Amino acid sequence: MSTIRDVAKLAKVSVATVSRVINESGYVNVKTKQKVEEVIEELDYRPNDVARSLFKGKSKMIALFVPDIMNPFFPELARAVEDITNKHGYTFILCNTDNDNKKEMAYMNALLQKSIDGMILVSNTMTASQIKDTKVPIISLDRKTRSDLISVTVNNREGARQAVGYMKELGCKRIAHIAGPDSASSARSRMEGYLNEVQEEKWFSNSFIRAGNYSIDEAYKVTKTLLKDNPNIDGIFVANDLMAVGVLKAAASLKIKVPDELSVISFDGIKLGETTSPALTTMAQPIYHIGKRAAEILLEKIEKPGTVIQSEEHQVQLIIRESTREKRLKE
Amino acid sequence: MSTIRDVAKLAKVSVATVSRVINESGYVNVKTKQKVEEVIEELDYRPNDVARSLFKGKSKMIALFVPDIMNPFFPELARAVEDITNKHGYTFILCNTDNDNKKEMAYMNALLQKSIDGMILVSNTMTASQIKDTKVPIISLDRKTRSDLISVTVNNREGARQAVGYMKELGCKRIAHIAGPDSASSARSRMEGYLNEVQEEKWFSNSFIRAGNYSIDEAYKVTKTLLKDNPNIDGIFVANDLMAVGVLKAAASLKIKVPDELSVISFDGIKLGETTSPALTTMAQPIYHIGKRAAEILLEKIEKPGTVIQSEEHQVQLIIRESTREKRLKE
DNA sequence: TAGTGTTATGTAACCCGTTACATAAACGCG
DNA sequence: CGCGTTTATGTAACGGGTTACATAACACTA
Repeated sequence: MSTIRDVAKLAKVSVATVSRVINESGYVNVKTKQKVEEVIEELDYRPNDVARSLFKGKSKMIALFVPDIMNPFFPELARAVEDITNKHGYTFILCNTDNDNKKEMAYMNALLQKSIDGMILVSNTMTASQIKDTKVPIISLDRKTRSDLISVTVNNREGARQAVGYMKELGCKRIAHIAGPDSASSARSRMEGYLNEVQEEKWFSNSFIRAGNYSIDEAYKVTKTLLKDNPNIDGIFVANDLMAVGVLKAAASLKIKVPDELSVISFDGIKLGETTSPALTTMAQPIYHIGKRAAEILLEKIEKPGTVIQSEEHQVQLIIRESTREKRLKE
Repeated sequence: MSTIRDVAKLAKVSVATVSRVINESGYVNVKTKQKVEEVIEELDYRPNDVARSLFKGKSKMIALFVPDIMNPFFPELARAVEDITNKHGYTFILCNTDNDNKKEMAYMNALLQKSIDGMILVSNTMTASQIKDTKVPIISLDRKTRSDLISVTVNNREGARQAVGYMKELGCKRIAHIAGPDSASSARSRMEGYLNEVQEEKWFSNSFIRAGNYSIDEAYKVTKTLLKDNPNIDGIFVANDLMAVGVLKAAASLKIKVPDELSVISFDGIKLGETTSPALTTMAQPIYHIGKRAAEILLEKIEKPGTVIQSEEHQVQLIIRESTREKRLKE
């Protein structure tokens, strides 16, 4: 690999001049510039980014923290962030945290030592004190952490309320909820929205709520006991699509017909929900869009440190597919 | 951020001594070491990895190139590679190439400028000449590129043969094939395996083969015309699970019952195949395992440049679910 | 013509670790 | 006691860029 000094020598100029040519900064005579560019071509010279980073204290790298890229919600987010940051010349680092605060902190420290320029977190566990002395821009995505990070989220509470409201419109009389992990703000908000809609109903009972952890298997288990304990349930609002797959399986194993005997509505709008049978009715998030926005905001913070930036809350949208019963005009 | 010189000054030693303490190299007196460690603690000193990288010419970063992380085959691969490399102290970079050779080369050049230590490619398009002068270790994963890269793959031809063989055992008499993109070596091998099994059959016709591109939508389209043109087809071997979802949809839209009227078998063994209805019978790859092996081999090449390393071909395994008909002892 | 501004280029310090090499004290042994 | 070895520590070059500052030629203006 040739260096800037090799180029300078061959072009019979100083390294400063070569640097000016590369960066199109300062004054360089047209003929000199041409000569330097010829030599760069000849030597196939590429500036060493590490040396640049060292001097500038910036690396042109950003990181995305997700619990687990194997959870189908995250690839779309990751893709969005990678698309945007790549377009701006940044390198994209992916970190799987398993919701483990130790892992998160280990990644964070390692990345700071590499002069990372910014991070986007999908995290529950990060606390304010853990990031308060970090001067690197950080954005929270999908969830709100216990800190004052700028966040890009969706309107979980209202979305949940609408989902449950829709089931009520359909004529469901006993609507249960498979909740997400209490540690996730998104899960708590969705539960709130559910409670908003059902708490005042005479039929409502706390035993209609079961805790899941956003995974298929756990949802399968808790739904089975839920439905055994409460055979009269005719609707379930599931905190995410992935768990809804478990719910569908549980219903099938109990020979409960969806949607005829049981309506299922969930949240997220991942592709997977189109392929189940019945296909999932769901409150869809603009997943790619929020990932994109988080990346855009992060880059804004990195490149124009002054500008004031606000958190964003995006809208969700009901997608009616097959897991909810048809609306009956008359009962 | 404090530097090694700050530490040296406060501990009243030279930077070389501090460096020795950090790296546990060379001779350092026990008391000196203690003193230095105290100062490091006090200043919360963390060595700057960029400076290290510059001197060493290594970055402790590796990259994985995939066509698109949103394709459900790749997250598991990515997770495996990230798990292994992270455990060894490497930072994991993800690149979505969209099978675009231009994008691949752009990523590659950018990463080389960052002193990347190694790369794992899931690529069709990379040619030998494009990587021949790269001194950085590169492994090909899932596919074989047109080059002499070491690769970690599965036995696609034989797996396909077995899949088709299994359908014949089930009594299928006319087996079609939805193929993957001809540019992918995996797709070509699977087609070969299919041909091996069916070419000699009297019923075989070239019109039984339709080209897909490993995506749901395209598979849906071509399957529809396939089944309309050839109503007597009673089995389809689909080159990957994702396309099988499209096949299932096409069959459903034509009111063809799977598996009663049509058996469907595919390839990959992604989680998605468990959630469709009917669940997919498939030739499962050890996805996480091959990702893990690719990462392990890469690290071996990075850390012990001398050792000779061989390509690996792993075995696939038939997983019988619901999309293939029951075996009948007698017809 | 002195003074100011613009253009052009070079020198060397700087970013922050690592390590080759130099120096020197302490130790072991014949 | 003298010499080789082990232990301990420091100095300074190095990796490969960037940029503040110095210098100088030249144009233009008062």
